[in-house]
Amino acid sequence: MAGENKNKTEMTEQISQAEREEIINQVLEQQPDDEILYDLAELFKVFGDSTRIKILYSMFEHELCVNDIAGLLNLSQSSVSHQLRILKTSKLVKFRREGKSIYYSLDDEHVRSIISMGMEHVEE
Amino acid sequence: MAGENKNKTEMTEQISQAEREEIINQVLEQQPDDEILYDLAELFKVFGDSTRIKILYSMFEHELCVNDIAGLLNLSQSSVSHQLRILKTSKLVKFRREGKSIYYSLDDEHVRSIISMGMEHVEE
DNA sequence: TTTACATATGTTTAATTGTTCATATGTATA
DNA sequence: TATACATATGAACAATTAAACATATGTAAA
Repeated sequence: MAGENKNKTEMTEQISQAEREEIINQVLEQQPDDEILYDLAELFKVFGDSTRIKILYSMFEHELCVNDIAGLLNLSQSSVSHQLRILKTSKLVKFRREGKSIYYSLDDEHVRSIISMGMEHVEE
Repeated sequence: MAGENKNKTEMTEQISQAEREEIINQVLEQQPDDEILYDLAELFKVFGDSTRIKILYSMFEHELCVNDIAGLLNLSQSSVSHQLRILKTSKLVKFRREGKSIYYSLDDEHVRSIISMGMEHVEE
């Protein structure tokens, strides 16, 4: 029982044609629907821009308003606002109004987790 | 001691100008170097394409050769090869040769973690 | 209800990038 | 050492997209 779960990826020994086909079938079964993988790619695409990452990271601990972010990161108000719209649409940030200002913050812990995971990989 | 660590992001109460400035300074201090955030964005950019995500996911449990992937995902050999090069360059996959075939697999657990984190967010 | 401040949005442009097609490289076998 | 098979690579093209600029919307204070 214990030995059966060893990761196939690590096995460099020869494998039969039948076993290969079995693996192919397993992969096909386990593969999520294209639609889900498309959404997943779209999610990562949002993290995949240095301006947006800077904005997201600036909100890692505290909420910030648009002008704060623009000032902190030396970006135009327009650029920040455009990017925040994308982050809003992807549900990566939430916001609240306070007077004339609108304060943005990370939407949930998932966002923090994803960034942290990426950081770990980058910092190797 | 315990109360001081409460997450500022969740505080909707009014905050003084001085406190705001203190927060701005904190954010500036905590912000990683642009170079690091650039690399982080580059990493996510690699995950941010549906073809590459499909390829990565197909290798979630097992190593696969180029033709396997092309067949499984109904992609051209050229397209798969091009994308695998990008995945190789980003250290997201590793590979080994076995005769004429080259078997690719996810490089490490980080890759799996990042995909899983993204999946959790998408499946909400 | 003006005026100023804060943010959002529409449009254009330049740059990036995924795919395709053609071809090259590498490996095993007859 | 030809031939076939597996993978990689180069170049061209089409599509996507971030930034800049101008302008619109929303809010508060005079």
